[in-house]
Amino acid sequence: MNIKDILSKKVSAAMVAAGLPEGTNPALSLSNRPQFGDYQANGVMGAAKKLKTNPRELATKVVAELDLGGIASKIELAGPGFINIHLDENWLAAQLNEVAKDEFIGVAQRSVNADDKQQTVVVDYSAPNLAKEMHVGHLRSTIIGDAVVRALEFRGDKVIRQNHMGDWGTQFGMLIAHLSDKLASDEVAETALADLENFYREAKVRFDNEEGFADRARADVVKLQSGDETCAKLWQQFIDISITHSEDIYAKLNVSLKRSNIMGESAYNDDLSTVIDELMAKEIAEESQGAKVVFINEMANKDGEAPVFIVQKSGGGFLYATTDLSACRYRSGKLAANRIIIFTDARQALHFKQVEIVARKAGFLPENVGYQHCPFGMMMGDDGKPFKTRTGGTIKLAELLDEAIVRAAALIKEKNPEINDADLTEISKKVGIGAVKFADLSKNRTSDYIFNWKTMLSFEGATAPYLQYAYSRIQSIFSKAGTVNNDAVIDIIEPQEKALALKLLQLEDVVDAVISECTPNLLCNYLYELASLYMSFYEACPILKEGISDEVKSSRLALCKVVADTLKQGLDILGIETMERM
RNA sequence: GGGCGCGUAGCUCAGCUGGAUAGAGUACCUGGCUACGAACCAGGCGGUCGCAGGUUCGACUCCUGCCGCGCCCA
Repeated sequence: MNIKDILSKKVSAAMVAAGLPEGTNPALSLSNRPQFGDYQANGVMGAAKKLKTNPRELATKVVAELDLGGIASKIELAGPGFINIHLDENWLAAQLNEVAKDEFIGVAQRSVNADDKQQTVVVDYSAPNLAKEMHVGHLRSTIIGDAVVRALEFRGDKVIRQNHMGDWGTQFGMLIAHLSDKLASDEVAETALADLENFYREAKVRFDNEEGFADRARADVVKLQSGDETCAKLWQQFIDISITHSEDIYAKLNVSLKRSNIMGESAYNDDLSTVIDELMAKEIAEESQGAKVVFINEMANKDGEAPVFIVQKSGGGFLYATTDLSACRYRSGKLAANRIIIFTDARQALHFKQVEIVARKAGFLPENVGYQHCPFGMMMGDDGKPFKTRTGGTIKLAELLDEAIVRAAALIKEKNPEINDADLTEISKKVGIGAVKFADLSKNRTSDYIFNWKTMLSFEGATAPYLQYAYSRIQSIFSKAGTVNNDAVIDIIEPQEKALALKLLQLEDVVDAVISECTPNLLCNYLYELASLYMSFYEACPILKEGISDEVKSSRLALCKVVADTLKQGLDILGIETMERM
């Protein structure tokens, strides 16, 4: 169900009938003012410009050919050539009654057999560095990626999650050397690694100050990479425990990543030399000062100098570049991806651009496989500088989430002093975590953004609790109403009902936008607008009060049901939970 | 030095492929609970869209040049 699609096709047909070339963009959009109808088609003006004809006359012809019988109640020509479409309320109601019966609330499902083909989409997100604990900087990749993943799945695509964790590199030498000593003095790995941040700091201090430790650490890296069993075992212990830390965060955040989605950097080890061999054999890479490099001519500057992309260091070591190239091949080959999406911060934009160019040239990424790096900005403090604690440390994600839950609990207790502990625990978790996620997901900027405890943990205005509250209010009505008539027919009488219906029928359009541009903030905006329209409806259109006829009552209850389903489903895509009472 | 991104209300941010009078939230002010849950609703205040040109019937949106900030590669 996509109103915009339906109208676009109709207007396109009318444009062709009026003599415009096939494929002219009808430029359909939502009207921004009630007097301009519900949707407007602005394409005639652009087309008239190209043909050097009078836009108004052309629009008159298009309107004459435009057949919206049964769909629109009024079509108006305005200004230089705007075509304003007022939708028929009966048509809207009929569509909504269909949607009400659909388990996907009107969102068409892609599948292998459908015209709208299912795609296999590999999504690379979260990817924390296992050497340390997850901090606030990992929030964006994790939750934005997860929201896009769920949106893709809701639309019917096949998604393969890939958690490209940082589980390899020189720092692990220092960590396993330190771990080895801890275990030798009878400490249990779980205890030693209970606080990863501490552990890392201790190891770093030894590395910088302790005689001989740095050499040991470097030696351990070499041993680890050459397959030494003792080192490998220590490394595995470290990795396993660190992963458990991440899993705790994922569970708390309601993020769908599982251990089976982990495909860390180390997983590509065995393939790296092959990647280099192939690049050399295809004469894409060449030797330069002992290293293997690719000169990227596609990105040459005005003087014809191509940037250098190093794929193997002069000492023989591999880099992120090598791993990412290997990942391209694995994902398009073994995983059979039609599309690859990677969520990392914006600082890596150039890197991934170069990876794509090289991977395409090497055939690791066939032309028909999409490769989309989705960047986002860093988290900054109030001073506009990278976000740190007072002592200059990073803020642990776990601590932020706990703080959110504590604040939510205080608020809930204040609003509802009688609440029992079990409910309080559950609700404060959903509200607190939801607030943090929504605050972040609702922002679209690829540039940096200001982190602020107050706004992030706010429970008023355009926040997750507002949406959760709308949902709970509806549930409250249902429980008061008693039995709900499932065959009830929705009628549109009041303007608030029409506004709600129109909004509800835009879900597929919004989900598609989220999927194609990887921008969950569009869904956040949509859900906020939906909830807001519901709140207005709630004030203006009584349901259970005296004097409301059975027909109106059951119609409004049915409307409430679609709103509730849409809110729940939409929030679920964002990984935000709803509740009956709050 | 080269490249990428950003500058919109006091603050935090929307603004879809160029469209009609630039929108929300927050803060501030005014109303609304003998209750379908006030974590709410209705209304008000608040903008030279960084600056200057250009293209266009029409520019926050596209182009050019500055200014400021951030990042990446040297």
